Amino acid sequence: MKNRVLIKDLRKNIGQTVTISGWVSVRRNQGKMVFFDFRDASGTVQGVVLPASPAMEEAKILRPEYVVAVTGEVVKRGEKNVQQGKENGGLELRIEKITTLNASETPPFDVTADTSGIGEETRLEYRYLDLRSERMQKNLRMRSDFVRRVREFLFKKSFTEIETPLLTESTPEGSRDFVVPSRLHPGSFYALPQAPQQYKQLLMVGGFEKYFQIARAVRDEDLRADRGFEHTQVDIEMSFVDESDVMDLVEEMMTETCEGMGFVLKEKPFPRFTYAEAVAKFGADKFDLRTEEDKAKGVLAFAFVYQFPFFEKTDEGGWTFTHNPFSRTIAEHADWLMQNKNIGKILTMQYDLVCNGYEIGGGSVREHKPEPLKKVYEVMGYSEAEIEERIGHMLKAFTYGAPPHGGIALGVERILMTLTGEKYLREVQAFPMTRRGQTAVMNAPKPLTKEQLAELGLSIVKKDGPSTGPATTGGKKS
RNA sequence: GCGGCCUUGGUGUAGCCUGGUUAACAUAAUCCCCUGUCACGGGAUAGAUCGCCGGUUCAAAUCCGGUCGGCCGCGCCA
Repeated sequence: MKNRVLIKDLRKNIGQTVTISGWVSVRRNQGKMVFFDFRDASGTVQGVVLPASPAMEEAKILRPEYVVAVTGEVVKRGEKNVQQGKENGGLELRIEKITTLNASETPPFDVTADTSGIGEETRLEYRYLDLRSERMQKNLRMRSDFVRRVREFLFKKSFTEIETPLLTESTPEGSRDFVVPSRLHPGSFYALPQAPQQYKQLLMVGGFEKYFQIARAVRDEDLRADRGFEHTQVDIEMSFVDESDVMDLVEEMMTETCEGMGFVLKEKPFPRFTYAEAVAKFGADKFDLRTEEDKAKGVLAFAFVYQFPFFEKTDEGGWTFTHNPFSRTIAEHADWLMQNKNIGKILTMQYDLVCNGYEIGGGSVREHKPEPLKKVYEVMGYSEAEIEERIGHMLKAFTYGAPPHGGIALGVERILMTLTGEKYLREVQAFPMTRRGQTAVMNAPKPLTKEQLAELGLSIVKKDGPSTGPATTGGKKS
């Protein structure tokens, strides 16, 4: 479309005959003349088909959401017809020619109105239509803008963006894995990453010093308003840093990014509370520092919480880690770990970033020496053989000159929820899934064919007994 | 795994508690009228056996039981 003019640029073309391309938002049939609102990704404009226009015949066919190329003269509106405060309210397109590029069925809901009142089942079935709505366009464009600014900031700070594998090893002590069967190794499975944690640490061993990735993370745990199977994180790791180095960087990044997007921050530098202080002061490790007035103004209130307890009791009376087994103890408590004493009191160099009541990120300075890391697993009751099986590769890597390192992961959806004011994670994802894990538009998950199962060496075992074929039930809307 | 709420034309709701008429309203849709509309307006038409199964009753959208689906929370989420 070489000659196409974007709707937002039309005011530069007054007096000229131009062609726009986009969708019909509204048709207002006025008898002898017809008005339209046209929409492209850049904006909206009114077009008018006058009685003598050769486009009249085509104009009568057009309906909402038809896709059209429209040629006409951009004219200033008469004073009486100017619409104050409306985009392109001072001009209109005097239509000479309409080419219908594609028709549209009557949409199940009005995409030019606010779709938040439409049932979510319908919105997700027709997500491609919901995405045309102003709110979804705004949310996803803001998301893109945020990620772009983060990337630019990190590149400016000499970070290297590196992708880590999607098909990787299961980590039984974390959350439940999504698992992928291996065709070449029947009976064996890859797991999708819950986080790039181990790979990014290995990148530090690999000498990159400053890594980041806009990384997808996948966890098979029940969904919530602010939690889905998949989410995206800004994943960062740095060598030769301590806690404050990472917090300083994140603070600078979030300040520059959010202020660049026009947001106002409540407090700079971000207040920092130890976990003990936060619990004493707020009764929780995440909290909302905004006043009602701040909330009304859309102010962002960031804070850090640091020095979390390393371990907590399990139901069985043993110990497990509170946040991350790869974290390092604070210097004063290193001996306690090695001597296996005061376990419940050991603090770790773990920090969370909190904003407007959400925990939007967490990280730590990692243990970069094999002995203390191994000790963490011993405290948690793992045998020598189990430790070797689970993290033997990390212990081995750390024997080859692993630098001290630390990092953080920030939840992109959580951040966008605070930026947009949306209450649901799904509103800042293009194609979210339902609470029970049914994908938008498409019908995943679905049974595999017998042939697919056979190739993978799989058979379906139901709770009441084995079965040879794929399940025949399941799958929504079909 | 547990608890709560919800399901009525394409869409969003009312009606349900207190069983009984032609299931109402808005909007979208179709057709007609309209030369300045911009949430255009006016008129006409069409569209739901009330998620599904069963029970109670002379009679069920309405009461009862079950179930599918959706949402919210708890558990879970290093």
